[in-house]
Order: sequence, then structure tokens, then C-alpha cells
Amino acid sequence: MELIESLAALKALAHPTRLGLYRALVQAGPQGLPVGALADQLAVPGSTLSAHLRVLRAAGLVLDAREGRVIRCRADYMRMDALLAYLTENCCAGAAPCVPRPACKPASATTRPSRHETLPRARRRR
Amino acid sequence: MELIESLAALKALAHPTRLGLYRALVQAGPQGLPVGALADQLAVPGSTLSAHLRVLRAAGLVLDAREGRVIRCRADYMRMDALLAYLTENCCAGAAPCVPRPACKPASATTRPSRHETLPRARRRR
DNA sequence: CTTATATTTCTATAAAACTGGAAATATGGA
DNA sequence: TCCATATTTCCAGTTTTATAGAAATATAAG
Repeated sequence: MELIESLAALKALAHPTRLGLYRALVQAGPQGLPVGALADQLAVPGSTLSAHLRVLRAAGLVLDAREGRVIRCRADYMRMDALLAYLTENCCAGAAPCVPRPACKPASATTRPSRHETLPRARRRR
Repeated sequence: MELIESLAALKALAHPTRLGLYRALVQAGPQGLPVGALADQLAVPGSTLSAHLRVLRAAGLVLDAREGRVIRCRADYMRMDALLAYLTENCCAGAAPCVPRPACKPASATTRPSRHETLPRARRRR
């Protein structure tokens, strides 16, 4: 990923509502969520939500497809990986300690549709 | 890292000059660069540069220490790692393919930057 | 004490981003 | 066709952020 694209991705994520949207989609997994579900979850007016989604889409972080009347969005994991790679590129002037980070893949190949998508499950942080 | 801090870091990086500054520091390695060197490299007026550095410092991405007349800045790698961790937290709904990413450590594990961080600044006014 | 260098703060202006109501578009169904 | 739902676009007012000159501060050196 190059400078322009990385900047677009960073700008897209640098807003509380959009970061919330993106994270909701990341946690929803490969099947994503409809716009309406995002509106419910984030409690933001339709036009505002749409504007934010547009930014995320333009940055390539969110993909979507229409399914009848609803539009289903999902996070593009590869794009996030590319951003992470860019941010740490040439880290430490190329010295040893910087390991290329393993990608977070869409789990497309072997994963069936998740049946336990319901609970966001309490998170434990450091 | 929590939401507020992550947002601050993302906002700080979401600007071409600041991203350039940060990357220059990342590539400079643990010894960092003086503000003047950054000014030369990025070709931006002093006051503008200073404003951007302030944002990066407030976000915790850049640390600095005065060395005589110059102020030497360096990237805080651990902060970046924390941001990356936050961005991929619960990725794919916790499914297998998401590996915790290895940290990018400052080349010398024994470097002790120590705590002359942000000291109370006696400000005299005109 | 004075001067030179490095960097920051102050200040005003300019530019960009955010917000949400109203209107428009797309789709499926009666 | 007409209606309801889902989502977007348009628009204008508001808020935030960026920019850079000038002045101020900090340090070192003569």
C-alpha cells in the first residue's frame, strides 16, 4: 500500500463512529452486517451513517453487496493487513527485531458460516 | 490501548506531514532525529512542524528529549504495537486465522529512555 | 551580557470534516 | 401500479483542524 491509500485508511479510521463501524464489522466476521444493523448498533442517523460508510468504502476498508433491499457490509481484512504493513515498513531501519506480521485472513477457504456470531463476548485486555 | 488513545493515535497519523514525520522516525531507529533534521527532511515551516509534532507527542507516538539546543525525537514502537493490537482485536470474531502480531521492539533491549518526559514547564509571558 | 541557533507558543485566517433533515433512489411485495 | 422499507444523496450550518508569520523561550558560546 502506498502513501495515499494508507492515509485514506488512517483518516477513515480516525473517527469514533467510523472506528466503531469498522470494529463491528471486523468482529462480525466474513459475513458482515447489513447497514441497518450497523445503524441500530451505533445509534446514528441514517444520513450520517451513510456518509461515514462512504468514507470507509472509499478507503477500501469496507466492501459491500446489495442483497435485495439491504446492503451488507464487511471488513476487508487484507486492506487492514496492508495498512499495518505500511505502518511498520522499514521499522528500526530494517534492523533484526522487526518481524513481518502474519496476516489476518478472511477465513474464507475452510470456514463455514459462523453459527456463534451472536455474543460479542466480554473482552479481556492487558 | 483503549478507544480514546487509539483514536488519538489514528488521528495523529492521518495527516501526510505527520505520517511522514512518524515514518522518518521509525526508519531512523531508536536513536531518533532532532527536530531540525525533520524540518529539513519534510520541508515545512517551523511553526507548522512544531504543531504537528505536538499532535504526535500528545498521541504518545513520539517521545523526545532535549540535548542542549536540539530536541531529539524518536518513535515509541510500543505505542504503535498497542495500536496495531487494538485494530485487530477480536478480528474474525476470534476465529483461528488471526495471530497476535509480534512486537516491533527498539533494537537495543537495554535502552532506557528514562523519565524526563513532560516536565512542568514554567511559562513566562511577555 | 550579547548574540546566534533551535524550537515553541501565540494568533488569525483558511480549509476541511461532521452532522442531520429532507428529498431522492432502489428494491420487493400487494 | 402503489406502497413500504432500506439506503443514499443533497445541502447548509457548525465545528474542528491546518497553516504560517511573528514573537517568545531555551540553550550555548563569545
